Amino acid sequence: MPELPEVETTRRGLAPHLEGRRIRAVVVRRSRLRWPVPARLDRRLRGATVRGLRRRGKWLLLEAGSGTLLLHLGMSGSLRLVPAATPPGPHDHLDLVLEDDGALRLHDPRRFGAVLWTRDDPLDHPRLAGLGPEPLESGFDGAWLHARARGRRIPVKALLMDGRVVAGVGNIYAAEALFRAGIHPARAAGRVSRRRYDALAGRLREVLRASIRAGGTSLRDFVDARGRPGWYRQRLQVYGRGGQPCPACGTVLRELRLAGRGTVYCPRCQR
DNA sequence: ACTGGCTCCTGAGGGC
DNA sequence: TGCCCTCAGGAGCCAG
Repeated sequence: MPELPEVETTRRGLAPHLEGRRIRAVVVRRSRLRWPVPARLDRRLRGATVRGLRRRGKWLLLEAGSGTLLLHLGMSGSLRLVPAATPPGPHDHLDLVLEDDGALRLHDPRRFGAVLWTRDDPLDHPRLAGLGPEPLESGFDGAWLHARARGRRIPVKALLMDGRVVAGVGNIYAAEALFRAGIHPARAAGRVSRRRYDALAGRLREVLRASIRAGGTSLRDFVDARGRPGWYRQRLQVYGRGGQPCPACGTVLRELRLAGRGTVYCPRCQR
């Protein structure tokens, strides 16, 4: 799925086209996503003006009318702006039709994504309230990671992918940050030094920023608001490169399974 | 409290 | 060509 850089790419592409725009209708073609799409969304949002589009971790917060629409892209989701008359494909589950006859269209073949609604502060919503700090904002650094890792025996990669520890990091960027920091992904989180967590936090931020600049990573599904893929894939050092030589030392990159996820690393560079 | 495993769903790719 | 198996960018939930 879209991890933080892909969601941020989507947000940046959509925001100028949505903010200040009025919603003409909401069309729900398939309401069974990760959770049921709330009933009567059309009644809640028809005629409402989009006040803003924010991001928290991998969630998009579309503020409109009397509340906020919470959007999650799951593993395979994408949001695009299309002419409202464009015939929907089989996995185009929802449209927000805008006053200018454009439509924000949610496409998600695997349906692990979500559309929720709240009238309260969206940051207090149960799905968002427990999220850890944003990795690109203050409040996230090596000291924070080190503190959260204390006494824990889970693989350090699983710690990075735990949204309660840090928001928005998934399988790709966890693997990339660990490679760049020279840390073995299976190492117990509590046995990584403070100094190495400083490096890890720094490398993670670099990788996320560089990916945002490149428009994110497209493996198969991801496209931005205008339907274009992201270009960071060619900058990935280890993700998806098992069996190939390490870009730093030439050793063959190995693959293992951690917390059910494929994990590529360099057995020489990462300890 | 922690941890690992299972689960939701569709589609692509590899092996035979 | 076709069938079957495994795996894929997430993350909530459950049992041990």
